Amino acid sequence: MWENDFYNEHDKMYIATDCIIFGFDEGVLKLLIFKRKVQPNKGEFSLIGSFVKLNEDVSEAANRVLEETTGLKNVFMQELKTYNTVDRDLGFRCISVGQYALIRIEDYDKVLVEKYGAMWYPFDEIPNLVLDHNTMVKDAISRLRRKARYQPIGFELLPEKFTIPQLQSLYEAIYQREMDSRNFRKKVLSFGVLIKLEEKDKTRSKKGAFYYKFDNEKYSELLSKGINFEI
Amino acid sequence: MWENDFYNEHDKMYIATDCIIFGFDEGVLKLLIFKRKVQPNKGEFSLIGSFVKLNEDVSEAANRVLEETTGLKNVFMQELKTYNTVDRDLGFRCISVGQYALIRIEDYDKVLVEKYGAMWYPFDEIPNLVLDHNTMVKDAISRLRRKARYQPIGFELLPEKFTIPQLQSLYEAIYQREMDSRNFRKKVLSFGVLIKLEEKDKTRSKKGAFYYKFDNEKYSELLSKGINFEI
DNA sequence: AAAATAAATGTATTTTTTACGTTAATTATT
DNA sequence: AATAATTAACGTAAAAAATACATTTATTTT
Repeated sequence: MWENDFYNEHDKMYIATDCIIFGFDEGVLKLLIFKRKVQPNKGEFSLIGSFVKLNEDVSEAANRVLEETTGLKNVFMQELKTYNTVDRDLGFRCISVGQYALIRIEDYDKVLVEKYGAMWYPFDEIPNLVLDHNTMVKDAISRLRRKARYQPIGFELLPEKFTIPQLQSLYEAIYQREMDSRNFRKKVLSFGVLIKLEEKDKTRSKKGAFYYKFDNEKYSELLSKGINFEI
Repeated sequence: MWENDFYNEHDKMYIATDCIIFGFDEGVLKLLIFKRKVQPNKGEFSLIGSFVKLNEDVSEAANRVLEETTGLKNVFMQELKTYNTVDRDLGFRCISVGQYALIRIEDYDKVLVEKYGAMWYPFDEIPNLVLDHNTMVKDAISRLRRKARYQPIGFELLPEKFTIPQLQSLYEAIYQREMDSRNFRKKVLSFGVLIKLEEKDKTRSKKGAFYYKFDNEKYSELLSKGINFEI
């Protein structure tokens, strides 16, 4: 090793990762948190996180702990930023890489989450979290909002088949504001990346709304041409 | 310490930071790199970077090494992302936090940079760099471009007093495309964050162009109202 | 005095965004 | 069987923003 006499076994640098997982559930934006069962901060609320092992990438560490803690597998997360100030953790130097995701909350997820002691908490009622985790959540939501403006992120976290009113309600949850249904429909359809299906969703209205699916091929094609998907 | 039997003195996690510093110099966008004088990779080109010490924040580490290597002080950098794959470095586990900045290249900077062995390299002629540093540069420029679209980042890296043609040429360098001078002027003035000065810059035209300065107060005021500064 | 140079300005056209009301398909109710 | 209730689907007009484009102005150099 080279010029690195910085650390010895008593002065180590630790790397952790914390997951800011948003879920969308019947019109409500939720956040995945859990109540710590062990020290430190036993009994307090926390994001789900872990130290990063020497032989794993940061995203691997995050997926490992997510599966251990909630049963959720293969969640695609994006890096948010590092939390690296010298004094952020208690008693030792630890840098945490925040990672966020926005996923569909399916019924089976709810069961798993309950079983493991984690929970989906409505976004606007989030309690105090340990350390700088509330800051992480704040950073993540504003990043998510910005991102949603130039990527059709919304599509990624609805079921395979979804209706336009559903998609709209998702965007309304992300942005926390109401949108005009006529203009919304016009806009999303104008991208040309939605395929209309024959089938209708009759569970939430008498008339029923047509299902659509996302045209991944068309999407990558347009993306490579530098098209913007601002909603 | 808690549940962290991950590392011992033979298996350490190292944290580094690498600086992707863009500079704007007479219409040309440049990148700060240097030729390594020591092993490893002696003689190859590299970004400027350092290990992060236990008692310093990541941005402190970056500013320390920047000053050591170039004489530049107090550069305001933004975090780009981490480079954390298990195999990215040679022989030991090292996560690097990429940080980028866009600064004014002033004449005295050039001298300092030369004296210390670093150099400003035209952005479109960047050579092969060590490790994953070329990837970092690619990531940084695309982040910078995106950022420049919603923040008046351009103002930050011109001299205190600057002319509108200068500002335009900066944006043209960032985006690598020409813009219409009439529309550009209209747009930037419409934000209402530029203060016109009496004085003119006569160094680059016979007629001379009026200097402007940036109205920081007005800017923060508008920013807090959620105004967008898309150029 | 004339030529040269880049700065400054305005307007018409196109495109995008916003605002807003009506009809359509279906189920539930009588 | 008819009616009421409910949300989906659709189109157009107005306003705002972006784009395209040509001339005049201030100054220095010749």
